[in-house]
Amino acid sequence: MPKKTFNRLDCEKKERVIRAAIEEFQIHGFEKAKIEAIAKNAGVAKGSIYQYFDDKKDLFLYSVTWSLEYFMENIDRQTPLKDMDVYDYFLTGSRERFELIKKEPLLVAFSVDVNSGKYGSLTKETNDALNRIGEEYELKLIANGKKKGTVRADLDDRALLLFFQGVTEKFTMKIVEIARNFEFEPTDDLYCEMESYLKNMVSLLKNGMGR
Amino acid sequence: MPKKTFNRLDCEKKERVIRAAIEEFQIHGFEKAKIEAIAKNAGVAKGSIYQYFDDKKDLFLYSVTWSLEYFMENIDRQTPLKDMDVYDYFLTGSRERFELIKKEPLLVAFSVDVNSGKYGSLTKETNDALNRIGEEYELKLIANGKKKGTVRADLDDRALLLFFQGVTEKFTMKIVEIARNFEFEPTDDLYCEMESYLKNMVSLLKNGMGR
Amino acid sequence: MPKKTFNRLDCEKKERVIRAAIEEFQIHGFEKAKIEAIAKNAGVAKGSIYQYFDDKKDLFLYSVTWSLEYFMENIDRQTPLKDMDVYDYFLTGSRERFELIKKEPLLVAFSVDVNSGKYGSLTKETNDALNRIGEEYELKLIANGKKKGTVRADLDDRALLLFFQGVTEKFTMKIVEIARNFEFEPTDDLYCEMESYLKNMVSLLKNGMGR
Amino acid sequence: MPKKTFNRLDCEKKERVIRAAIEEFQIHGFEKAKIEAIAKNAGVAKGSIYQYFDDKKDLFLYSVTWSLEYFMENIDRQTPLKDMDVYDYFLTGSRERFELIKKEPLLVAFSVDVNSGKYGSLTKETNDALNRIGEEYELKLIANGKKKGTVRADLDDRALLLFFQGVTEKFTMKIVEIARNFEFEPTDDLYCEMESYLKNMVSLLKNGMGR
DNA sequence: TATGAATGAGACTTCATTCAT
DNA sequence: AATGAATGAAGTCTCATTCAT
Repeated sequence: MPKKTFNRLDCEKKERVIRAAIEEFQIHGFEKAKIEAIAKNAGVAKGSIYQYFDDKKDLFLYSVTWSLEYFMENIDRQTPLKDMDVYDYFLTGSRERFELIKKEPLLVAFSVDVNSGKYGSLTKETNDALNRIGEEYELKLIANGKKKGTVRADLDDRALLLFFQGVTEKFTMKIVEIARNFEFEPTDDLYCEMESYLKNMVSLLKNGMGR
Repeated sequence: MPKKTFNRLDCEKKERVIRAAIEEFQIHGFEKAKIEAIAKNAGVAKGSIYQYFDDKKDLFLYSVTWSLEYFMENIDRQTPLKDMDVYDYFLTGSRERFELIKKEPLLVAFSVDVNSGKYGSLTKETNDALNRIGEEYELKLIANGKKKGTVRADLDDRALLLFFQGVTEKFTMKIVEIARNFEFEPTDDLYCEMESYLKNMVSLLKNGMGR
Repeated sequence: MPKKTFNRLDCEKKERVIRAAIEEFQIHGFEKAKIEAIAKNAGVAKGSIYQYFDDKKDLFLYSVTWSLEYFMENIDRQTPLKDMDVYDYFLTGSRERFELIKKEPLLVAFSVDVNSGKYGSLTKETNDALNRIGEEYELKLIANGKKKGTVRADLDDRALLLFFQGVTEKFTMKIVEIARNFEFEPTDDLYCEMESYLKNMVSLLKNGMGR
Repeated sequence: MPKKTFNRLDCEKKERVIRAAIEEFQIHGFEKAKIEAIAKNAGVAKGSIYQYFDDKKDLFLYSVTWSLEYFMENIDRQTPLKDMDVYDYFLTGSRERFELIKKEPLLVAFSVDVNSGKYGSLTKETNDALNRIGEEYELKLIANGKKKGTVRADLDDRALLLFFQGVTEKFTMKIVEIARNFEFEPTDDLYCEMESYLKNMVSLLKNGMGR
């Protein structure tokens, strides 16, 4: 829903604006995020934001969409879910995934927060653009697992979804948190720590919902 | 941290104020919650709120504490965790637990939301009063499990905690959501649905982290 | 439509607020009238205005109502239109009327402007509170005249109303303009000029629509 | 006062711009009229407007002038006022006049509104370009009448002018309003209604100020 | 000359908090 | 202690005007 003015902008500027917005939203939450701060950080005038978007909510919603598209283009192209197994999904390309988290901790954190229902009052509207995609995607992973026999068949999908979401959200947040802490010093130790969390998660997931 | 003026109030009024606050916070989030609305719903004057609490944040923080204490007094006295096993913890007195969720869906939802990090900017402050209690409590459950041999020992406690929290939060929210839907018609069907979710959860938990 | 907060105010303050509003609206028009200026001139805080009224439009609409009521209470009690003839209506108590115009040129000008359709975009809403009263009143004067035989019966009331309104509005505005010019020097000469205009108006009215 | 850039434009484009401006001004009033909307409706870029005119006010003032000239060229050439009598002025060529009103209700309404003092804050500036012309013209009609003996000589011209303006403005607005209502269905009935209003007006005018 | 993106002053409105009664 | 009116800082959004292409 950005205005056409925004779409006509060169990519670099578009990205600057959205990243500034996401940062502000993550740090202060939707209500306390200031348009003026976003504009300043993006290096544009306050008024320009309103030439690009209808209002703050519009900017927020587009930021959500933008993040999602960003990941769609980056992660998931690398690990296409075709016949991907739920567990393999996380282990495959974990290094690349970590790289991404390390490179874009803000974006990852933003996406996870949006998905898990922080940004409360906007959740409904957010879901229109996002959950339908996210949840659908997750259900597909689960269905894949059941078909291949790697997911227990005695529980209904809704319960499995809750389980899957609960576990992966928490661990993702933890990993993002770790990634944040080494902004400029990506030691191997930390890779190990992250990988350890990831393996533990998969182990717990597999035990919990596997068969 | 309420002022002494608040403590001198009769319990009934204290409760009215806190419940009004919690409702407002849950519906609108911290930033958009209006002191005036809280006062009106509590049946007191706006100015009175400021005779009871320093400011909005103070009121919020106390609401958090109050909820916790409410549950401490109600649930956990019923199911003392002494030598309680992690899994038994949920199944034991599940009926009583459901009754409580049915009776106080708002309070439960509030507590879960606070715990899971919605109310973003306040999370840090909230944790001072709460997480130390909550997480401590959860770690104790996990430790109990390890001791009794019902929790796998090959994973460190931090990973287990994430797993445990992720799963239980998601399912609790789901169950609260169900409880909300039958405000006036607590059918047996719904008890069954809730119980089914709970059993599934325990099964997933047990498989995941048990041994 | 003021809020109850406004009604609870003491009359003196209410009047100060409304008069400040009317002055601002008359000088700058609705769009350019600044709430801050109104508040300052009324000696209250900007925020207070919003405790009294929903928004600028609400304040405007109430100002219209207030003026009307002011006149209802002042002029028309003096010259009750009972069996009043259209022409006598203006000549009777012309002195009192002039006094009023002299005393309240702003209010008179405001009322005339509102009535004659300046304040364009608000005209519709204004009429709900006002025209129904004003026009009804004028039609009654015309009807009285026809009954008594002092108004020609060969023209329909709608045409007579237009004629009557057109003439009286223009002359009223002129007289108000004169009244404005002697803010502090109410010479007898000026009374004469005003009275002259008034007599001319009545003469033209009488010739035009009389018989 | 348009810039020379504007004058170099081909007539068709000039007209498009001015008509778009007039429409916007009439619908929304001066303050709320948006340059962008005018540009869009005229089919030019927003920036172009500023190549043609100094600012919004300049555009407005020129629109006023343009309308006036439009009428000067269309009506008044048809009914040259040479030795025209005030009353004949309206009846002569009333059909043509109606045609014009029907064809250009917006322009007529705009002119009347400008003349009668809506567009409040601009009235002064407007008059510099316009009233001097309009009023002069009207005074000439009155003078003509007095000379020919068709206008009463016992009243001074200023009073007669007010009377004349008040009556003609109101009736014109009414007729324009009727013309607006049949945008696509110019029935004979409506011509009759308009003519009836016109005759009534002339009758009232003649009685009022004639002798 | 035409375009439309960029700018930022400015106004409305909200609401936590204070204060007088 | 209770009340609710008063306050004003702060933030969103608008749009006339400028400016670079």
